[in-house]
Amino acid sequence: MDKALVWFRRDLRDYDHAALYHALKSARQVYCVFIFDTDLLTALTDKADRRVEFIWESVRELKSALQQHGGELIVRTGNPVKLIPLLAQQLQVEAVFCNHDYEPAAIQRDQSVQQSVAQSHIEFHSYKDQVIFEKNEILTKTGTAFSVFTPYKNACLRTLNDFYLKAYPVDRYLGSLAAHPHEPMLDLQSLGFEPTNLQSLKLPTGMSGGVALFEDFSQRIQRYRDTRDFPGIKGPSYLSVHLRFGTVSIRHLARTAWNTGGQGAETWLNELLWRDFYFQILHHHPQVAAGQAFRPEFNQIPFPNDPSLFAAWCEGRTGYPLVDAAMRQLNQTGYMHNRLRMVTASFLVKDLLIDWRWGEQYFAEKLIDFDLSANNGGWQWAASTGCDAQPWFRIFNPVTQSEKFDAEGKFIRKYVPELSQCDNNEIHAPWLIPPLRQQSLNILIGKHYPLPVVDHATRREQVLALYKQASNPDQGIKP
DNA sequence: CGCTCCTTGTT
DNA sequence: ACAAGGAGC
Repeated sequence: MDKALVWFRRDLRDYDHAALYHALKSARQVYCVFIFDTDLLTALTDKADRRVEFIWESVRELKSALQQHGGELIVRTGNPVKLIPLLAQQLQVEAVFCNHDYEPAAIQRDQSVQQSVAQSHIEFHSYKDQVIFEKNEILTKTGTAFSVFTPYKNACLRTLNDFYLKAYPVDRYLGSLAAHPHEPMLDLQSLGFEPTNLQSLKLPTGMSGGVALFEDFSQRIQRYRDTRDFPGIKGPSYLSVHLRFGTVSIRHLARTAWNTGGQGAETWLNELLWRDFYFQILHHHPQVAAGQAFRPEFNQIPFPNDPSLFAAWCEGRTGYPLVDAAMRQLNQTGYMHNRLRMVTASFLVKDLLIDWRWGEQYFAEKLIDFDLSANNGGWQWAASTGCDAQPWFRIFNPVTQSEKFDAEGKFIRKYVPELSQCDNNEIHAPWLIPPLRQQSLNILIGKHYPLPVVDHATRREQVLALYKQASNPDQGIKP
């Protein structure tokens, strides 16, 4: 064909890109577009949003990269369901190319665009790009979807080969980018947003940021298994936000892990497969995105949902230092260490007895790497309502987790500086510090730092009763 | 059908 | 030792 349009969404890079590759191979002139979706932007009430800034920076870099190759990234603001068909007509393209998006709202949006362009006899092509395996590529021997991770992972590892991890050689065909008058990049303020503290967070954006972080992580990947669980040390890859916006290629990451081998790289590849797993769960069980528990018997748990306890959790003032440090990290940076996502989620549901959906929503608002499928999967795992979730009677002890994973209080001291003078054996449960010692430390618990908002042992019994009732309602309460 | 196994634990 | 129950073969 003569002309095609590539619609970028959560795939903000110019290499190893399925849709861009197929467009370049199919058409002599390939236009590129990114739309800032005003429906999504207006839904964000806080106009200092790190995600918007991350996207904006990454779009800017992509635009510049495409320009250097003789093309252009057309950037527009509005409703893509209207703008993509309009632009496709104006440019007189024969096809629109994009990559699959698996979220229900995005699926609907893409169907609308496809139907709309079809009326002008414009083709619509979409490709797998953001996952290693999708939809029905990995099924059980009887042809059903997996719902337990380990057998799913084993099936993935049996299937995985060079074909699935091969990069799309986009660079060979970049000569087919269409020349288009260069347009200046619109600024963040014109979108109605203002800069955040993103610059100060040392979180590099765009393709170059993704490459830089991955190069750094490659030096540490062998130690990943042994370091990943400790929020006070640099164990993780910090690539989640780049996977979210496609400023890295999942095939590149998985291929590197696959070729590196060893326990560190294998553990990390497992994490990448967890990400695929939850995309796959969402595909087969879209009701989980509509507030439904994966296990329907847990849909009606009567959580007390105390708003003041929820506020204490959100603001990092529960009186449990590790929980508070984690929530403050989330609020201040938009990131939270994976171990702490489990600790804070367990604490919200099983200590504060608040519906996991409240926590899911809060994380959705705050996490810069927020992804519907993984966030929902993680919350349902922690709340024991999900597929392959932790058993409902398994309840994290926030003090034990603190002693185990932040033994020296390094992470706590960073985000809860009130407690920085405490000894290592005091910092995990400061309400136990004797009054005289509190005075000499100049930290009065209950004044300078909150007393625990709940008693773990008491709440543990309460939540066990709540779940026992839900999991076996016929038994009722013992006489 | 029976068998094995199931991310991250607590008391 | 404890705490269920089911997925997958």
